[in-house]
Formats: sequence, structure tokens, C-alpha cells
Amino acid sequence: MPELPEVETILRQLKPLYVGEMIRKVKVKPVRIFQNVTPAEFTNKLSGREVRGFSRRGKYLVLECNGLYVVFHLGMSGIFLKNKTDSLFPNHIHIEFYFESGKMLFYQDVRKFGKIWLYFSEPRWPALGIDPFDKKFTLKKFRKLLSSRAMNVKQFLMEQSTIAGIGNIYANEILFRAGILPLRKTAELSVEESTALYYSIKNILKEAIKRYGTSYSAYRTVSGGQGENQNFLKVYHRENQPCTRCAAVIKKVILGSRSTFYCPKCQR
DNA sequence: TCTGACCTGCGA
DNA sequence: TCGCAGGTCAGA
Repeated sequence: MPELPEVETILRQLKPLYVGEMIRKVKVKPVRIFQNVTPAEFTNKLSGREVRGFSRRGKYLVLECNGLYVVFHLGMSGIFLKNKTDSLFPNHIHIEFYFESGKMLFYQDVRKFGKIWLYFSEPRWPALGIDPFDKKFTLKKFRKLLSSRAMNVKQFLMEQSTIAGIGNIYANEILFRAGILPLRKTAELSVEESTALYYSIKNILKEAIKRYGTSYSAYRTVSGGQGENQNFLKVYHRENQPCTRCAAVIKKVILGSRSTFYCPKCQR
């Protein structure tokens, strides 16, 4: 699942439902998603706390309670559900939150690639790059980042320590919108191309958030619904299908061991 | 810089 | 039965 638009969608749904709620009880399964805290500590420290807010940085979601911060990285298949009955894989629900008001919240992660940390002060992000919706992410800043990394442009987009939040689906779609081949080197992009790429990042992500993210397999919103952005993908998972813009056949190559899709005619 | 490992479900 | 999948990280 979760790239920036999916995490943002989850955040926007969690906020109105749970901010101000008192956690009565937390049940966890002893799975290896817990990083700097044991499952038992996690339960003990969270019970009796009030949910103060949720925030996001790149693909990371932060739950803030009074006096502590829980950082979630949802891996490939982590989701939150407000109803257990919406789960397609109830055996893979690892955390259950029960609130004083009677509300509940469930964390499910089928593949267990997700990670959870617990902090008693604001989490630090030493290795995390700038968020594309950060005010400081300007065109000038973007060009500087481009020139600082000598690599192909698709891997550049997915490198979380440079720009945080873009994964495989959106990297493919961003490059199609900008008309740039994934294998092009960052250093060789023209001024026009880097400008197109910058606005493509912003617009593709913004549109995906508006459509509640992209649902493949396990990804669901907090209310159990599907995202809608999968209906608008131009290249991702469209190998051998005609390009919606020019009708050329969409190609697939493996780049950095990830499937990479592009239109050989629209992207140069 | 690249590959394999982590884990499970699904479709070919 | 096998290969693939939205991610990250250690180790070669």
C-alpha cells in the first residue's frame, strides 16, 4: 500500500474520529513490527492516554498522545480500520485500540513489513528527506536536490533520504506526466524537464489524495473503503496496453529490482 | 550500487 | 507450484 497519498488519506480519516479520545485498553500480538519497544510496554504505555493528534512525514504516520509519540511505517500492507468486521484478514490484526467512548481502532499488516516506534519526545528524522508538501520544497530546492544526486531519475524520486513519500506506483505516474523516461540521469535533465517533473510530483500526489489513494490488494481506508486512484493510472501495471495519450504500447522494465512502466513515445 | 531477506496472499 | 507485489535495510 502506502505511499504518501495513502498515508495522508489515513491521517485525514483518523483525525476527526480519534483526536480527543481516551485510550482505555490496547491489545497487541507479539509480532516483529515493534522496533524500540516490546509489545507489553506498548500496551502499558498507551493505556490511559489521550489522543492529541496525528501527523505525517513522508510515508510515516505519527500518533501523538499526551507525553508520547507512536511512529508507524505501514510497510507494504499496513492499514487502520475502525471496524474489525471490515478486515479481510482478521488473523493479521496485530494491534487493537479500545477507547473510553466505545470506539475501536485496529491495525492490520498482512506481510508484517510495517514498523512501529515509541518515543517520549518529538521523533527525529535524521535520514528522511523533504516532504513534497513542505513549504520549503520549492522548485529551486528541487533543482538543487536533482543536481546533488548522480543517478537515474526514477530511483532519485524513490530515494526517501532525498524526497520522502514517493514509492513505485507514483514514481511511474509522475514520470509519465512529466514526459521523462525513468532511466534518464538526473544531471542531464533540461530546465523545462526539471520544471515539469517538479509540478508533476505535486499534482500527481495531490490528485491521488483527492481520490483516497490507490487500492491494490490489501489497501483500504480507515472506514474500510477502497481508494479510487487505481482507476486513473496511466502506466503503472499497464504493460502491453495502449498509452491513453498516444496509443503506443506501454513497456515494462526492471529498474533497481522494481517494476518500471513507461510509454516509449510520450516519455523521452 | 546491487542483491537478498523479511512475510503472506494471489494469480498465472 | 512459482513468481510477483505498494518498502526498507543489511551486507557483499
